[in-house]
Amino acid sequence: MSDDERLPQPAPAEIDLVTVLHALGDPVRMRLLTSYADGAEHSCDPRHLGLDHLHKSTVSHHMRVLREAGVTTTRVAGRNRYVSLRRADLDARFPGLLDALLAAAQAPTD
Amino acid sequence: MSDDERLPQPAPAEIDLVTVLHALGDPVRMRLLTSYADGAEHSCDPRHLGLDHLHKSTVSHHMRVLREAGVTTTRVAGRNRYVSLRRADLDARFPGLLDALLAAAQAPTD
DNA sequence: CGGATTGGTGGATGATTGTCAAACCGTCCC
DNA sequence: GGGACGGTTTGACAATCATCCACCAATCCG
Repeated sequence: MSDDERLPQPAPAEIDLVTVLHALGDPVRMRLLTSYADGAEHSCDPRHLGLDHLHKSTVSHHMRVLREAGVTTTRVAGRNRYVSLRRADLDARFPGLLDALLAAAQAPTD
Repeated sequence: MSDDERLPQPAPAEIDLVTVLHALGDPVRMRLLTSYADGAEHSCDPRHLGLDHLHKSTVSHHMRVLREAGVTTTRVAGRNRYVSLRRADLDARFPGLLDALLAAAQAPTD
């Protein structure tokens, strides 16, 4: 499982706050984050993510941005990729930030 | 003081998380945020903000983005503008977020 | 093998953005 | 009135970005 190959991602200490915020300052990527909040691994298929309206290459692009910002990690197994939150790394580097973000994402839109 | 005119800004309930994160996903605006963290009012002069390298119109643009996102408020008094954090509004709408962000901004860059 | 599945790459395109420069505007004050 | 001051607006420009499309690559399975 977790000893499969992983796509390139920044080391925990290299995760940059502004880069993370820039990554999350997009509605699609914010939606991906909330999908990943369950801690589970997720496939890249737009249909599994409520993103039917987007081309698969667009979703691929957004997932790359999240991964390169250090928000997610991607495990490669066969022809599937399993994306999940780097919760431990984020919590260690920016204590309380992820929880506050996920809670804020629930705030009513009005 | 606080009954002076204020530049247009979103109502507390209209503050949008993604818009806030997008606003803060820029190094200059993140630096402004940390400057405003003291809760005090600040002038717009780049030289008072450690932004000597930027044109005053560029700083004006960044401050507008922050204000329109709901991060800051701008009080107009005579020919001066006094910018400050909307801490109460942000704390009410996104509990813990601002504190986590300001703490995260202190994390070593490595 | 050969087709289907899963997902990424590269190019193109239109929109947004960060920056500067110059002109502008209201206010203060001599 | 007429500068000087503090900021904003507008325009220009290059860079970045989100999106789509067509094609590609690796893997799985019958």
